[in-house]
Amino acid sequence: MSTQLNGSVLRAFRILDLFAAGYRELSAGDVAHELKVNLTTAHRFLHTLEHAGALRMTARGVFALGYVFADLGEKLARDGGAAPILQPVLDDLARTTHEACMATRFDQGSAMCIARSVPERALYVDIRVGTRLEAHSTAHGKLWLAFMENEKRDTWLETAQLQHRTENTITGKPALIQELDHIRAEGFAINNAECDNNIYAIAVPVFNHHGNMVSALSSFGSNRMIAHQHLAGLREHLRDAAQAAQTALYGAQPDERTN
Amino acid sequence: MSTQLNGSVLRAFRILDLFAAGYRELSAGDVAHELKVNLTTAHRFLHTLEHAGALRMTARGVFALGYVFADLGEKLARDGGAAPILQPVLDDLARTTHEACMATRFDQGSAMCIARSVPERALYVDIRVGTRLEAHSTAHGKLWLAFMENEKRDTWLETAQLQHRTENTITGKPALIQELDHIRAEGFAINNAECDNNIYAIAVPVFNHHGNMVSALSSFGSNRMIAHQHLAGLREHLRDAAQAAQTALYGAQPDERTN
DNA sequence: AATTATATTTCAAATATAGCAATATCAAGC
DNA sequence: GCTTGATATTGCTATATTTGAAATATAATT
Repeated sequence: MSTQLNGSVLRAFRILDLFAAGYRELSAGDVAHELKVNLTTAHRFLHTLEHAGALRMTARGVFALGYVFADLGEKLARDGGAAPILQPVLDDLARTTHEACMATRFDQGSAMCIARSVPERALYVDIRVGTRLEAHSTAHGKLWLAFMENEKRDTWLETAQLQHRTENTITGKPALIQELDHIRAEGFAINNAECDNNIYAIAVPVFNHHGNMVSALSSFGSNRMIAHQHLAGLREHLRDAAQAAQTALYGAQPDERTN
Repeated sequence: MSTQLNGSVLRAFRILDLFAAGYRELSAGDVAHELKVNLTTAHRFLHTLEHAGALRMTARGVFALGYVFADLGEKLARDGGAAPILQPVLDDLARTTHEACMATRFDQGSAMCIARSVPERALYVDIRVGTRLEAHSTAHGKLWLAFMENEKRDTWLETAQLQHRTENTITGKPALIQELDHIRAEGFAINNAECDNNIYAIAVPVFNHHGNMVSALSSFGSNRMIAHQHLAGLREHLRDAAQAAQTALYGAQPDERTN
């Protein structure tokens, strides 16, 4: 069996997830209703979270997100692993391509934006750090699935809900598997309005020196992107950026002979 | 007895607090040592937090902050961040001191007003939310510089232009550094007509429970403020307000009883 | 390849938690 | 100001969950 998880902690985070999902304030009644838990339990969790500093009480029995999350969020932004290292690479990419771009990592079954850069012009698709990109309907998501170990991918596929987003969304598992094989063979993924009718994207993987995928970079934008000429150019710029990212993260190819 | 609190949830947040306190990565061993809990328990909590999305595993048994906090932090900022929480504190302060006051955060190299309150009387210095206060010539600015990590301050100093504003403006870097040391030692900053010939201010820091400065509060106004008697009184009121702000933002000081 | 150091899992005992039912507290309406 | 209804909070105990020592697996180092 795997590591036994603590139910109480999981329950607490399901409450916090309600805030992430849109609630600004919650009462015990709301929590009990949303999470189908006993009212007393909901009450006690809210108070526990307040005691821990995660929530603050705005009125008798009414709770809102606590200010710790501003601290932790900032902490994450400051030393959030690869993000600060990838930032200059993205800035370069945005400057040369004049398209918005971002980097993701795979987290909890979907790709998550860890850094991004936007072009000079005013009109661009605004994606923020922390945004999640669905696995089956986005360039990043498909790319991660394509380069994932087979076993992990199979586990994901078993429980996956391939929700319909647009008429281009791949909603069949065999079709998705075929697409993933294709992506792996080509080395890049395209989102052809599969998640949103006006958004297109092309994404490439970043590998470490052992060949494991550690991040993904993409350019994304509206219709005009998909002109074949432009797309081919983007792909080349992305490849260069991925190479630059690898170097920035891990240094030059290991020809090291130090000790 | 009061509401029964869930120990597991509290314990989980003590782990997250370690990150807020400065750790960038933690293993089960670290947690067991820092929090004086059983190694197995530490292990299970870390994995539970990972499952909840609060942490991510960067290597076998090594955990870092997860990207949920980007979500939650942004959510908090979008709902107004600290400003609505600080507002009542400022309103109180304005009422008791009969002076205008404001709160700032540090953003892009200068202090930015995020909330303010004005006294009853009609004559006051009108500063609006969003106004930027130069770092070297204002009480808020100097306070932020004084409590900044040395490295960050040095970076700022390298490129800083200490523009002359009034005959009191500190325009020399050595002099500014000396002033900042003094401010840090005293715990408050004074603007003695350094930015505008008729404006004086006194500012104090607001800290989180880990001693990081998260905001600043000030009283400001025209000449009459600087009468020594008055200034000393203001300082005390500001100290009280800063304490109230900390409590409003983060709750009462955690008085954990470990076993 | 052997050794050391961690990470992870197992299992029975102990404890902390869930939820019912009772009570306190607040907010409207009379 | 008093009553009423709704919601927040607490007491109590069976029982599901968690705990932690020891065993085992896995990775890192010599």
